[in-house]
Amino acid sequence: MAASTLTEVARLAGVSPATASRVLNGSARKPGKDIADRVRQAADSLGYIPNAQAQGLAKSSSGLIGLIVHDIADPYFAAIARGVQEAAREQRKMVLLATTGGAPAEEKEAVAAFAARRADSIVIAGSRSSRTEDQEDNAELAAELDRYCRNGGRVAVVGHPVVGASAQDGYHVVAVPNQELAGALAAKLAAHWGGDFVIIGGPEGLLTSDDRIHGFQEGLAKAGRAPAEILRSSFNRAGGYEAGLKLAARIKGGSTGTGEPAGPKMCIFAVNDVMAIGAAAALRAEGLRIPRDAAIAGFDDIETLRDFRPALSTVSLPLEEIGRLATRATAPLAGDGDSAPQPITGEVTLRRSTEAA
Amino acid sequence: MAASTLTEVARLAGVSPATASRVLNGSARKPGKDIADRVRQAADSLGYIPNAQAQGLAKSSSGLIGLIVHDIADPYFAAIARGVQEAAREQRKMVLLATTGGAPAEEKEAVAAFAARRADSIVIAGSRSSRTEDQEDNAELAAELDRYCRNGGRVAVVGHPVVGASAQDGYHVVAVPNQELAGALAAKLAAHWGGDFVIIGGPEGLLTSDDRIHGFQEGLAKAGRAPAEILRSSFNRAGGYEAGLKLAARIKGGSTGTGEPAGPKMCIFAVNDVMAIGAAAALRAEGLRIPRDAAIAGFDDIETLRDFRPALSTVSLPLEEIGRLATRATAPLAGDGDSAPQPITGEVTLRRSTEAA
DNA sequence: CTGTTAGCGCCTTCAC
DNA sequence: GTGAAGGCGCTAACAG
Repeated sequence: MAASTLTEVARLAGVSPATASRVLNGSARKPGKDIADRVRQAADSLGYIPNAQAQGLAKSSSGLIGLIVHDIADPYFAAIARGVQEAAREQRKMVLLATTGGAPAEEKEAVAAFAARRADSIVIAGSRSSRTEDQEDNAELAAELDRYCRNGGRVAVVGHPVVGASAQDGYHVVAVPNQELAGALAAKLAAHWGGDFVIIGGPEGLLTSDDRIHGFQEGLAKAGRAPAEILRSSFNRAGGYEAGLKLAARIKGGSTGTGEPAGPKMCIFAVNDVMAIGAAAALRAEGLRIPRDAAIAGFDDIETLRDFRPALSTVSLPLEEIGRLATRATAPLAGDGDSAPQPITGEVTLRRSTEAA
Repeated sequence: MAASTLTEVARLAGVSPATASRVLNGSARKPGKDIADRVRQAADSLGYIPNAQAQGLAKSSSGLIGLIVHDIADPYFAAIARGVQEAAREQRKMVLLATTGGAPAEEKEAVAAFAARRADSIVIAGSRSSRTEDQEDNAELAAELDRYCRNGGRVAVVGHPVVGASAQDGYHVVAVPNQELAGALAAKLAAHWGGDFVIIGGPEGLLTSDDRIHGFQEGLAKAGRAPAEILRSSFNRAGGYEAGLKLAARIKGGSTGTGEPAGPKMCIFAVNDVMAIGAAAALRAEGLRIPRDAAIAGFDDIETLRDFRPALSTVSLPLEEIGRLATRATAPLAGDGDSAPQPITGEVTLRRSTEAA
């Protein structure tokens, strides 16, 4: 038993499909009150649900917003997703989710899939990559996006523009001041800490990571400090843990684990909170304590991690708001014209994890 | 400039739309190798992307899986969502996301929206409510689901069946042994702790919460212990915090904050990890320490919270797997017939937060 | 204000 | 193996 159709409703109400359509779905023309009631009643009694696919086909617009993230279980993306979801609801649209693990090739697939579904707009939340190995895929992604935009699609990218994308119409970038904020973090940390800094970064070429690293180094330089050493690992907790293990060994120096660490004390900057937590876990596992044996700071101010102790120094980012703004930027009404890019602001938040011992 | 259509591709390749369709999308009939290549090339050069809406209309199936959660930023749901996403990818489907805040009325809307989009299946991940105030909405939700199933839709619910839903075909429940596991947790805790127990639960009528409470009390009873007092608050961190504050006051008793708490020491069971973390934060804010001044346990074993210290005793649930299984249960191939319900198993995981002082 | 007529883009029997 | 025709359910122009 298939779902009932508009035609059936119309027949039952004794009117034409067109009229039924007019009353059931908003139209400029308003059918007579009496007939409208009859139609509504018929629809109701049949449990009529309009076929969005057919509507979309006819109107060539689907009421769908495509969201691309690396991993929906990562709290960073989950927070953004919440914002997107909210904004989507405001627009009475639904969100289609795609997770790509950050691979440009997958992202391209996702864009194509969204295009196939005639999504009204696409929000890309993952960090961009500029690695040479991704060059080709990036180009394809850019091409796919351009085509999507040319066909009237609207896209918003969080963070960096897609490398090589050239579309002008309907292409928005929600800029996140990663570099400035990382610089500000470095400045504040440098004011309280006189020793060495070490950066735990993501793979080279991950733009978000690179920006934060670069900004941090800049901040250090401005404070008259030597550049920090950079450890690279994967952009997640495991990566942070791995790097943390290396640093722990160094901090412990020749010490056998009892008594004071023999190596240098340091201030660690992990380019995101999740990595910072991983690093902290590694240090702890190695018997080191924070901030006594090492200070550590992250980036993002992930909500779920705020109860972590010692409280993590970090840079607060309005993740949910970012998701909302990105989504709104793709709304046909607002965010049109080349209005100024959305002014995302963050805030350096120093907490216990970097308190001078 | 609209996206190019199958007809255009066919024309460019000098074949009929039917043929083009056959080569571009799998069909029983295989067109000649030469003509196939020509079509593919034409499609390629036009950047052809099939219109999923039209395909869906014609085939009356959309390749969409609807996912309903309370809040995608809640790590519990985020983890399930990841599993759903994975399984969806296996099925070459995309997931449509709806967040409802747990309100049955919103859930009903979401189901209707999914039905409108002709989603092939729906996964409902939120906890069910049996509160009288929700009765009416629940009934409507059940009706909507029934209709959806009757029209060939498949649904899987995590945890409890939707109250009042009667559909048989295509209606699956992924049962989570909340009660048993809570009982097992109580048993283990009772073995190590001789004092009082207190439960921080969600609002009465939230089935998941109620089950866990009930199971815990049962476990206590079997261990020959008195039933625990139950504090009710909202099913999230804030609720846990609020309850934690109350308990903190009690634990501190008349003490002025210096020296040992004057009140009773207790073992707190929060019905989920997020609430447990909230409660722990409250205790800490009140100057209490865990497990010295109070033991605390949660439920779910949320990944992001595993680095929390003192490590939280909890019940591990294979959240991602749950999402996967629920999704697979709705696949047309497997999970059909009244195969035995999926055997979700959890595990009591005692950690530092409940170590006897 | 209402009904009629065309499609939206694709798939799927059918003939050839 | 290939093409032609009809229809999926709905909306948007037109007539009336």
